Amino acid sequence: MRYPAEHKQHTRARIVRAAARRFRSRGSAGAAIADLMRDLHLTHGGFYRHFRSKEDLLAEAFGLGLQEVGDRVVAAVEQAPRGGELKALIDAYLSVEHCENVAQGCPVAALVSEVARRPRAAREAFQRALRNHVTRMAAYVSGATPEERVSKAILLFSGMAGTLSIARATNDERERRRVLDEARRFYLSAAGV
Amino acid sequence: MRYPAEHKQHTRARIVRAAARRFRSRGSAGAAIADLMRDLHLTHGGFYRHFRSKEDLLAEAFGLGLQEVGDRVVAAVEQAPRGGELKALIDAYLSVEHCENVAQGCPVAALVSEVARRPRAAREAFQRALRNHVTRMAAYVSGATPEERVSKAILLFSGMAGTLSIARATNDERERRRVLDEARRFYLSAAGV
DNA sequence: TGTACATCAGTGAACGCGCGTTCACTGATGTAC
DNA sequence: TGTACATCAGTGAACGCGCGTTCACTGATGTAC
Repeated sequence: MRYPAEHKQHTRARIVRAAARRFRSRGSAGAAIADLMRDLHLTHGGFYRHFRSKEDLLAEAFGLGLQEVGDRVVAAVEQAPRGGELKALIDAYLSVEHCENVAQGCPVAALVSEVARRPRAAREAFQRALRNHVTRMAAYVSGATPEERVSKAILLFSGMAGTLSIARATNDERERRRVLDEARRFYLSAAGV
Repeated sequence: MRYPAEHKQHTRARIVRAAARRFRSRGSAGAAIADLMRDLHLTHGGFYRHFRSKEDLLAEAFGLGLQEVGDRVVAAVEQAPRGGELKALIDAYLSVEHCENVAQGCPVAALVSEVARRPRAAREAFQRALRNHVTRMAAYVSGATPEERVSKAILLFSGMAGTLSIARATNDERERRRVLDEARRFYLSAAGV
């Protein structure tokens, strides 16, 4: 059947959104196209009207996820009192909620180790997304020059992502909270300079 | 054919060693049992005389990999001048060689995001390995109590692992080296206190 | 205004492949007698 | 000392399943005349 003009774009966006969630919670190998489409009450065949391959979708979903995480962090930061921006950023990223909510959380923390193994083209897309995110975050980090702030933001961000991943792999809830707790202090003092 | 007494243990050890390398460089999904066994000039059927499942092997290979990384770091630290232990540890972990050598490098950096998605039993094995490693590393970290040193070691280690992962996902070599460079300074000043 | 045709998002069967796991079998050596 | 049997690491065919991708088809709506 023929669909109204913007229908296709709308479906495409729905696919990316669902994928962003599925990839984060199950990983690339664990997220099947057919399941994804079924979530949207569609069948798998139609997928290829929107994307050339699963790989392409992964790259795009990664970008969307990181964008959303950035939005959420920025929202938290905007609410912070003057001078407390960095603390708000760190607290938001290393919050228990973020740790528990993999599906809506940072795609870097959820997918880093996989990203490094993807084909070069895909890695380039990830890097664009990453660079964009880090540039946004750099606004809240101290440093003499913009480059210095971006550098620091990369370190802060990649470090926190690593710690968040470890926390997620930890079974014991108390231990998990303790790591997050201490990490918040650690990164605040490390990046606060 | 019947094999000499210690033959079985020896084969088993070879499998774990090969697996540790393969899992790190290709990820769990990318490392097939048959390929692994072929590397050792064996056939896939024999695998199940040694392990109950691929999952079991992954857990054990992860442990071995982390043990080896620990050994290498300790070796580097032992060569350091008195007072320079922490710097030596950080420099070794965030070295260009470690970054380039995924197959022999830190399994946490190579597999974190996958670990969090494995069944609980597997995660427990990972945590034992991790706890053991972190306890070893704690010896070189400052802190009033042993617990404080262990906590700091976790943060240092998970942060560096995250940064290493990000560096590995980075295509541009200069950018990659720059991140490692700055990370060495960042973590030294962050954990040196 | 009505009719024939084109379009194209979505359908669902089918293809092909990789892979974890199972299983009947092999055959050199150890053990029982 | 010689013989029959047991053992068990390793073999390789086969099973079963999941999944990415392809493809002929559908059918409501838009367009040309």
